[in-house]
Amino acid sequence: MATTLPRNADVAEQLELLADLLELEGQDAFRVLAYRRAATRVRETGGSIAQLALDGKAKSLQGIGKTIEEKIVQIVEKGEIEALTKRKGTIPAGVVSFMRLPGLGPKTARRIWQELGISTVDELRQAAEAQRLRTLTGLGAKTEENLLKELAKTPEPAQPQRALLGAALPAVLAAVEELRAHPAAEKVSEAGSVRRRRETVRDLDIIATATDPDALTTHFASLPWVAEVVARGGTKATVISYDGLRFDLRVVPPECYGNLLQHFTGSKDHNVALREEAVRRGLSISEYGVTTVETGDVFTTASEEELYEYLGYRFIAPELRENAGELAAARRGELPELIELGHLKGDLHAHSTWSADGKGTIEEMALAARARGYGFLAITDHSHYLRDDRLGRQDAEIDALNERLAPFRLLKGIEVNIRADGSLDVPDEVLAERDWVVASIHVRHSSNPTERIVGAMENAHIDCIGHLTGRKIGKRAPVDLDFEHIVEKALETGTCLELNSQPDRIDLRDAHARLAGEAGVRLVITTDAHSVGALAYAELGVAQARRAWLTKKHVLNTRTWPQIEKSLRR
DNA sequence: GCCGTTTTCGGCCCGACTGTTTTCAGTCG
Repeated sequence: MATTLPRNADVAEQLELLADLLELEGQDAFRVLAYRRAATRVRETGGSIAQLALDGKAKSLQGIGKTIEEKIVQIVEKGEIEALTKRKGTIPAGVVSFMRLPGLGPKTARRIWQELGISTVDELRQAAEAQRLRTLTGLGAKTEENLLKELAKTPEPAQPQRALLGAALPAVLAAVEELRAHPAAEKVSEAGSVRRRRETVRDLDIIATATDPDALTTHFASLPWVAEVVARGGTKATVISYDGLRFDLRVVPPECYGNLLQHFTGSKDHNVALREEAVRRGLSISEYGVTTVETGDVFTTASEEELYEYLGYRFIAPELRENAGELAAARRGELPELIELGHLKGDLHAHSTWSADGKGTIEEMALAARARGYGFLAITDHSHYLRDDRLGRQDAEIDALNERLAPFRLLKGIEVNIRADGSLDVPDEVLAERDWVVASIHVRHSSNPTERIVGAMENAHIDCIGHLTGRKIGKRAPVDLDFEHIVEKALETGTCLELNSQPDRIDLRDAHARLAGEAGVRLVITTDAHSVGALAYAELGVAQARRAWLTKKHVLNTRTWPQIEKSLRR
């Protein structure tokens, strides 16, 4: 049974730990790197890596070869990689945690352990206090001081919470606009993970060129929403906003703006892979330019498009820059034409005041949807609030609105609950009358989720499965699903999978949405809006869809309602 | 350990910063 297989995250964790231990042993750095790369690849794979390894197909993934595939099989069969079990016996767990302290790497951690016999964090603190670390060559008073400072921090080094894209994106786009409005500014763009539209981000990077860099950083540091200026120089400023977001502005020379924007957009893995390919062709890439090694000629450009072109690639949208096959596709000219916000013709999951937590009336929601240029909006209030005669009364309200708002169309939808036993909380004869039915799990999330979802798909009245994994980013982990099985059933039954755009859900995750799209599952991008403002979350869902390589044709609600209706199973 | 439009062997991104050094190793992003 697939449910007994280890999760990708668990496999990745073992590979990562093995890399740590090999590094502490002083093994070849490239071998260590290979394990780390494999761990990243596993983490970002949508399907079950354990199943792939059992089938002998994990090798087809970039960065995973015969040896690591065998080690993944070991995890399935024995619960742990043998080499890992062996090393856990010889290297104390405390030494691994040394390595995680800022400024302490594997080399130093190993020497402290081997040469001073220190193997716990407590012993490390005592040794630093007793000034024993400085007896090692290469370590001095400063190292001891920094280390003690690190160790004095709160016992649980509460790592800076990553912000949701839903909070960060509007903030950074507003900041970019404010900077562009300044007379000293020339080009301004967001960069980093927020430009790649990752679901969560840490720092918000902005890259700019300016006629007067100092004037621009000064302006930036004095914007009204800035709570704290962490640092400000002639070409760089770091500030923290009142809502706790950290912004980095870098003003760069205009002639290599393209090189720098590309560099600071990342991802790191994308850039490393880009540079490795370049090395094979006698080029050396840095943030300052592309050097032809033989001649020493340096290519700089103000345009990121020109940079990719110079290197022999089609322009790669920032959302794709994760070293997940985009470089090969760009070289062959086979990148997908990614979906855009403007392609959406309507929203298929929205709530109204008929749900207790809905903030907008049906009319308000309809008008807001129409104002966005949509042709339709499905009102999918929770089944729980539509008992007795309420569904009929809601339908009458929708009928009246449809007469007034035509050709705009409100759909009579519903969001039914998939109960813990897998049954639906609305009878089939009621579902049969609805225009659009979303089925979602809201209770007992982790109790047989795959079986419950697959069961719901088998009901021909269900059009779509809502927020599949039930995750709340940073609060509730996604449920453990057999995603391949769900994809299979979605294809067989024609059920859609929702890409829910709520900022803390963004559910499906990118790797899963990509897998589903490649398999041919019909996807819908919905907002699950509980207020008129929330309809704008569609931008987040589209961003995630782009990260999943999805095009207009993968997403059902890029079509008009009559086109969609014709394609539904009934 | 992985990988291949110059390689199945011999490579494996690049630069900034820090602390310790008198020219560099380790760490970080």
